[in-house]
Amino acid sequence: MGLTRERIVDAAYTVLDEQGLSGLSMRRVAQDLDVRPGALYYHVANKQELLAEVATRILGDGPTAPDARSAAGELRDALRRVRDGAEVVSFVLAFRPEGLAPSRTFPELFADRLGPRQARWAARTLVHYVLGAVAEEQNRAELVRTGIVADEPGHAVEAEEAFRFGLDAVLQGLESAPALGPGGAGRDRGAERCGARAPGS
Amino acid sequence: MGLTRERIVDAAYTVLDEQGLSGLSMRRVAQDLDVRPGALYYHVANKQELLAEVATRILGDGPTAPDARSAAGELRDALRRVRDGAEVVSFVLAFRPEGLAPSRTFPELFADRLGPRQARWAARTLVHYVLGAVAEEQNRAELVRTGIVADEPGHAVEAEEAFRFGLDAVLQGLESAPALGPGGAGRDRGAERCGARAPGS
DNA sequence: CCTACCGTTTGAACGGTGTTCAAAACCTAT
DNA sequence: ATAGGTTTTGAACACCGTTCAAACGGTAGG
Repeated sequence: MGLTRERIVDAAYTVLDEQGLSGLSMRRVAQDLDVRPGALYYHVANKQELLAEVATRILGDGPTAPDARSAAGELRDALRRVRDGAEVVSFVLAFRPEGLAPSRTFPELFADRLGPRQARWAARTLVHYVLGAVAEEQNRAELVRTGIVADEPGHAVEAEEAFRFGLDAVLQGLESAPALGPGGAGRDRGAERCGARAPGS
Repeated sequence: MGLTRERIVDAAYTVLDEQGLSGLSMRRVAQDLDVRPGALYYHVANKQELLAEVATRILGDGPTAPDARSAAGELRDALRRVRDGAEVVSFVLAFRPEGLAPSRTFPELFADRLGPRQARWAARTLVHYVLGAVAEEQNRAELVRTGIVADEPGHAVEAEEAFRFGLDAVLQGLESAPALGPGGAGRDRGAERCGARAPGS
């Protein structure tokens, strides 16, 4: 019945999943709600705010896993659950940094081994990787949907392998690279601390 | 005098640098060339194609350095040279994969140590990191320009440090993680090969 | 019951976007 | 001078996000 901010976010999420980010317009959301576009602006300041709400819905409460690998997996799953999920989250992360779940929870995953600054950097590196990888995957899916590019079979498993490969590399690097020192001045060193891993895992 | 595809790309590049990606419209480009918008479409199929041309101009001939670290640095410099450079390249990379310089040249940087598939994966991981890092930096600059966020002094050096930190991690990981094996099944191993570095550097 | 009020929605517009296309203009070579 | 091909224009189409006075709807007070 009554229009609600939550109902609007619901509709936006549905439109996103059905039409993709390029098809997600205020007018389309309003149409899905049987309402004129102007009505949305009583409950939502602008499209950016609506997108931010959609992004937080995509991300949920953030990863519950205690280790970085599982957290990255959870993030990837969350992004893949909805069409163009990675692009939406990237977009929101761009103009609302520190406002989304990963920016808050991911640094904690490194807090036991790194200082707060480096933990933040490590988190951003990992989040950037996951976002980039999923965005690439979903962009490809979008091209396939449009028919611009053919759907090669076996591409899904290749994407899976590629993600694992890059994730392994990033995680491995995040375990050893910080040994380069607080300033990060030592350019070619760091291998000597290579055997030292986090207590957990 | 005569309108040329190259002159259009020039104008687009200039508009991009002066107005940012959000200010880069076909109408604005046409206006800068003292021409009506329709004229552009005789030389350029659509905006996407024009953006692709701008992206290749941003990237130049691709990195000339033989090692991954320098190549990543060159890529970063190229992206930072123009406003919103990372976002433009990311956008073009999304709907035209394999069409841009880094997709072709970066895998070669890993060809001596990895097979072709893994070299491609490693290249994508590295490119994703650089794109993500520069995009974040430039997005922040855009927010500062708009006045949405304050320009904290010392943020530039922090960005520099953060980039180095993540780059070190990714490169370090790309050197050791492949040792996990072709399938990438070994989850917690790889440290034993840690001392092995690339011949160069 | 009527009225005043307030939260909500409409209708219509504003200024912008990418893109198309017949017609006009221009240039060149015959 | 004329024909022909190449460019450019002008005008439109179908969208977009956003604003805002006016209308609507329900609810509390007199």
